Amino acid sequence: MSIGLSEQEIFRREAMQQLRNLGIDPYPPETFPVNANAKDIAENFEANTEAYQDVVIAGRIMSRRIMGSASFAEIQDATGRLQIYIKRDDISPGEDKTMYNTVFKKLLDLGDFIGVRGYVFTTQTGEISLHVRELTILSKSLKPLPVVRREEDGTIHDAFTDPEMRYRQRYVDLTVNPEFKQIFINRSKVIRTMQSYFDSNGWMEVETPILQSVHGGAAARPFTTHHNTLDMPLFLRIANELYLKRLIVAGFDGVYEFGKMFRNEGMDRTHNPEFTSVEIYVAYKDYIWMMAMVEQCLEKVARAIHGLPIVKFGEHELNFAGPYEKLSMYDSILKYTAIDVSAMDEVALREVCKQINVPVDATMGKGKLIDEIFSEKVEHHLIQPTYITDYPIEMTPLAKKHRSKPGLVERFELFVMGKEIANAYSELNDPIDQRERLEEQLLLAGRGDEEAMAMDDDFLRALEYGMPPTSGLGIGIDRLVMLMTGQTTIQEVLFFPQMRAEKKVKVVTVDDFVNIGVPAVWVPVLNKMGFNTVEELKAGNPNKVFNDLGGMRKKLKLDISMPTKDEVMAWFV
RNA sequence: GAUUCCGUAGCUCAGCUGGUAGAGCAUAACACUUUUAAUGUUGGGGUCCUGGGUUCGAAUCCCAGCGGGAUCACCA
Repeated sequence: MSIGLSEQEIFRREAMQQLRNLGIDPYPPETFPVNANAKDIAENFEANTEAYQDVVIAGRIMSRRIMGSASFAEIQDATGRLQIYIKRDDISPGEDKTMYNTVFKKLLDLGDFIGVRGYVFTTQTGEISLHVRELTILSKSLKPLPVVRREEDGTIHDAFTDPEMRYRQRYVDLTVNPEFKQIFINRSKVIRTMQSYFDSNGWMEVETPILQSVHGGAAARPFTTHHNTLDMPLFLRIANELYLKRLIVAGFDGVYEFGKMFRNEGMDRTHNPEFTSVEIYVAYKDYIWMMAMVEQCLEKVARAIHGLPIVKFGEHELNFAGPYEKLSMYDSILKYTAIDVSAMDEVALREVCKQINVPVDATMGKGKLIDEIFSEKVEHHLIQPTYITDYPIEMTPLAKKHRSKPGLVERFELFVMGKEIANAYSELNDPIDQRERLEEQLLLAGRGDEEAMAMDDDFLRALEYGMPPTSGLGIGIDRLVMLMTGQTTIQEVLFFPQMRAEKKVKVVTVDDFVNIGVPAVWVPVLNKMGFNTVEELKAGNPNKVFNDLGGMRKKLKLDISMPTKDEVMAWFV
């Protein structure tokens, strides 16, 4: 018997072996011809009882109520649960009642996958159920699932809620907490809705490199790696912006990419080291045009999930139907602090920060100071979708200078629930201006700013060939999905959020012990005594081990022959 | 990174001022032909996260570590 298994796991392995002994494959290879699902039966049976007289469905056993020669069980498939009714003489029609008495009652467990064929009926208590005629084992489950019980009124008993276990073992989470599957179904819907909207406008979905030799397009610290054959460092992309712009140079009028970005920074409930974004670039457009596009797009997304442009989030009702409120960055600060910063220089801004208790440090320039005031005093007020426009040029090296306001760029960010979810520019396509702005970033990098953008000579070369006027947009998909599904942590919208590495349990094999002369039957006993590795055993006192083995043999009523003292002493040589 | 809380059976959790480790569900055995958290009776199941320390004695007190949550900071 294996080491370290709980009693329940041992029982399940024994049951699996007994199935094999009965000639039943616990993991059969054949296609199982399912012709219905739980949701379909629950919704349509009553209107059309005739159609459900020969139903085949499959799923996990999630509960069992055995009463002598008849039983009820619930099976759960991808769509929900269905009660099944199993009568001994139906699944074991002849003299041999093994199928019911042994296979169903003894050898099946909660969590096993089975397939059943039969007819649908309504029980005396009014529950739509499947009367089983044939039962097929599809996959034996060797580890017990947590049992979560739900009552009609929604009360949940023994809920499986430990976030660590839920995220590390998402397969268990979604099995026993199937309501969380809806978040991921909606996530998929968000992405598909956006894709089909973009496609319907003739914009093309593309893929660009994830491994990049220059990490550009955003301000963030990258993950670094190394290519052996080329013997060169590579970075996991922090953004794909510069590649998509190259494709606009290449002559595509509209390109977009959904994909993972990687940033080697902190993790919390709104940040995961890898996250999904969409970026889209459309030629001959500007950021004003882009605002209308975003409004249309997000309204479609909200409707796809909720049927309405209204999304409930906590106590708020967010309205994604445009047009959204528009405020310039300076006006937003004026609105929420009554201070006009538009004409202030760095010294004056510093004084303002001091007055209104916004913490600053000496390295901050004008752009950064304004950004601090905005984050501190404005952001959290922006609950309904709101565009903040026209940012100071210092912090935005890839956006075009404002057509009429010196010192600003043509940029907007969309805020909802106090969080930024989209960022867009009239893209900078003047190659000389672009080179100067990236050179300023190099100066910042020289001063120790780890997030300053790197120079990308190939990108500049592309711009020199000429890029049409273009508007670009980036949306953080994870945060958008959080908004659309009412979640407050990014982990809830990621199937497999990043976690610290699980503590490695030292793997011991029986062979290690057998190799030093311990009979295999005694290995579990040694484990029980606390010797989980050969090293631990050798560090023990041989005489005590010998005595204790005898004691364990008696205590556990083991019917195995005792090794001689000399044999035991030999283990320690 | 800081603060704080948590880690006990397969799951959810109790365990007081330190004194032989508990409950419900799950699980095993028996009974039971329409149950609904099925029921009744009887069992088994524990590295009390890890390592030190204090103590005659530690799940409990102290220290360190590991893992997780929350809040804050950082980070578009």
